[in-house]
Amino acid sequence: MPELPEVETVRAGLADHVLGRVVAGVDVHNPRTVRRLPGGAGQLADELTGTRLRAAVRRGKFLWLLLDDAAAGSDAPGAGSALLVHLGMSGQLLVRDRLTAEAGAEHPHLRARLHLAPDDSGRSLDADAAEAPGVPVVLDFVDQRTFGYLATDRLVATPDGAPGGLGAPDPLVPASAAHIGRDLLDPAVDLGVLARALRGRRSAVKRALLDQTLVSGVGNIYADEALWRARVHPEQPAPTLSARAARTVLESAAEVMRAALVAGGTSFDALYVNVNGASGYFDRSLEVYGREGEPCSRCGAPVRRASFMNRSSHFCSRCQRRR
DNA sequence: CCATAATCCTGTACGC
DNA sequence: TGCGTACAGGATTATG
Repeated sequence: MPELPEVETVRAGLADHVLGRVVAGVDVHNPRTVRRLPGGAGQLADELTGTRLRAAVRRGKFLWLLLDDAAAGSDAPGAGSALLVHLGMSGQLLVRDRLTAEAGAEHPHLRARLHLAPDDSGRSLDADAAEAPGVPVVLDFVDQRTFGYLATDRLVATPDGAPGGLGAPDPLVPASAAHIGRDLLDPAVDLGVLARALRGRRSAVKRALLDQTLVSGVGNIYADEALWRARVHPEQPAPTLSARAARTVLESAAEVMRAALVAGGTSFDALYVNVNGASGYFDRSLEVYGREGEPCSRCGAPVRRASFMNRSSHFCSRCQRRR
């Protein structure tokens, strides 16, 4: 399931393979993919065609490509616009050169395809790119469970007081993602501020960790892993955490996500594939998630699974005592 | 402000 | 073999 490390892997892949290219056409195979746009597929095509992809940006699990829409003659004033992508549960972005893509069969869960013209912007050649900058490519959005989406969106300044955003200039974000907090790998994030905010929540610590408006990027898998590392029970009330424990939880989440990023992202059931089509393999390093009944690697007690928030929580009942 | 539940979706796993 | 059911889960919305 794409959480922050997986989305970051996709972002980096896009940065290598599609920046500088101009959208030459858009095919939407499933209208659900563009459900966030009132004008649907037509609106997406209208607002993307002719724009150049300028940068690949991520916050938490939200990913967007900045659009240079001068060429499209857009009459929309303001700070600019972006193509916002959320991968949901099973989204993938796959880049292939056009001839290869059109020679083979389409992926059964192909939801949308962007046709990207050659990069004529004169940027330096990426030696790792499977395709040359001068070759047309397609960017395929594949999504089995269709929780993901594509949407064009205008950029806005993050509102004052955005969680975790203290002390740094407010970045521009897509309007529909303006409520999403900074993530733990954001250089501007302030762990002290976040730890205080975490303890200020009157909910269970895991619920607070999963709240994307407080801190973004942590999903069910890394929440369980972070709490195991910090030796904190998922259902411990956040206000009962010591300041030190709250900070440890956040640092643990950052650590486990950095480790996953190095490994290329966690992968399950081959549902997640990075931008080049290579699966991540961090799932072999998970300590508790999906390991019900197995011995805790730290103390040997069996890993337990409990229902929480209509999800599963995995934790060691000996290492992670509820206080 | 906070919690809970429902909603969207499809493939897999499992019991019978 | 097949059929029904449970499960997986992110974000949003509704309701208490």
